[in-house]
Amino acid sequence: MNNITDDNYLKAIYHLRYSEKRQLVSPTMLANELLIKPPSVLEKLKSLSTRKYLTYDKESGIILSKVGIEIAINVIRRHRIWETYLHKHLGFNWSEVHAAAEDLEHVRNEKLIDKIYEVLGNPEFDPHGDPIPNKQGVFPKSDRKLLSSGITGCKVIIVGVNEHSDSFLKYLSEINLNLNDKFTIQKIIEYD
Amino acid sequence: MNNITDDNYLKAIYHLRYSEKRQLVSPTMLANELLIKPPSVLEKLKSLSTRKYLTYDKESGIILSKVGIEIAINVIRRHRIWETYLHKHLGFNWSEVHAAAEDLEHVRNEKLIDKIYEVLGNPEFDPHGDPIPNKQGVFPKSDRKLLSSGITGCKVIIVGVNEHSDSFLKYLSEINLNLNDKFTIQKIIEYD
DNA sequence: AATATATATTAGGTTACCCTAAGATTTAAA
DNA sequence: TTTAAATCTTAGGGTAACCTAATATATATT
Repeated sequence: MNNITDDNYLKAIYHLRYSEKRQLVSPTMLANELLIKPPSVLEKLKSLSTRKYLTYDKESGIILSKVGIEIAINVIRRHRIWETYLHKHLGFNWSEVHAAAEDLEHVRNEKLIDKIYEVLGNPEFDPHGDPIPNKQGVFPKSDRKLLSSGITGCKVIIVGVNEHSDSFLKYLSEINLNLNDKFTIQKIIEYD
Repeated sequence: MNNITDDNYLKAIYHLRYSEKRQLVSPTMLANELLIKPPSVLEKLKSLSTRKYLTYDKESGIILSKVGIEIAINVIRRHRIWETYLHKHLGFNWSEVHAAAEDLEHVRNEKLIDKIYEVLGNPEFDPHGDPIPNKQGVFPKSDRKLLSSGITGCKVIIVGVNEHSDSFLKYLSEINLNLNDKFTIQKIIEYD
């Protein structure tokens, strides 16, 4: 619960770098992600780099250290475990879990997260189909492909979403598309 | 999760005033409770009184407003519901629940607290025997008496503890005394 | 009552985290 | 290549939440 700000910076950097597979993470990108202004980011980067969580220079951008990555993965892990728990054990639907998990991810009590992870049976994916790293920080393998890259006529199973916005999740509910649905691609229509 | 500090001040004031039944709550008492220094308290009191959560003057001490009490009770409610949930559903023992609940009490997601309260069957007491206010902020009645005020030979049921320190809870475990134990008072021995 | 002790309060300082304004440096477009 | 647009960076400010030091005011004790 201490260092919520650290958590959020490291998590955001991790997401930009790895999940969104950007080659380089810049202060402005991070500022946009965190909904704050670039000078605030610059300032915080100094503190984070002093504490060896990352390095930054204009050439290579922001790069998490080993420790920085560990912390980020841990935050993501707690987030996804909570999302799964809220969904499976407390009746939250997949568009509600995220907001609650944004707070719960900062609760560092290890016994708590270990316990709900255990109760869930060490799940590998959260309700959005995102992978949950194990306690050692290792992500499960999966061969997710983008639906939009699929070929008409392919048989597919929906395992997750890349776009997590409320409106998109609601759209999926409206057209009655759920996780683990199996079907055949008939026609690809643009969203938005 | 915002206003964690507000939460902690209001909760501490509530505890000093109502649970510990002090007539008057002073800045120094509050400082001791929160493990900070009096000037910090004075400063914060200004902010809290500007926002109508309390009033303060040397005569009458710190007095929570209606809104202040509401917020405090809500924090306490969340704390005790979480303690109960951790104990009943996640295998925490009564000396472990407090620390985890200190963080969880600040998660304001209403659906979450409503849900776990419901799953627990709207419990009236937490694992320490402390009363859990209902959603309207009303505490259940109970006629707890201090064991030390009991008469030798009385038949009693242990329903709760007033002293929550780790060492005391451990002492109780050592002498094998648990919640809801029924027995007859034989002899009163001082603790500490 | 006089002194000692404790509490209340003011003044001024620190750190974390955010901001705007304004240069400096890139990058992109005309 | 010159201008325009974007990004990076520094400078300076604000607020919240803590602190120490010092003064004022009670409260006790001798």
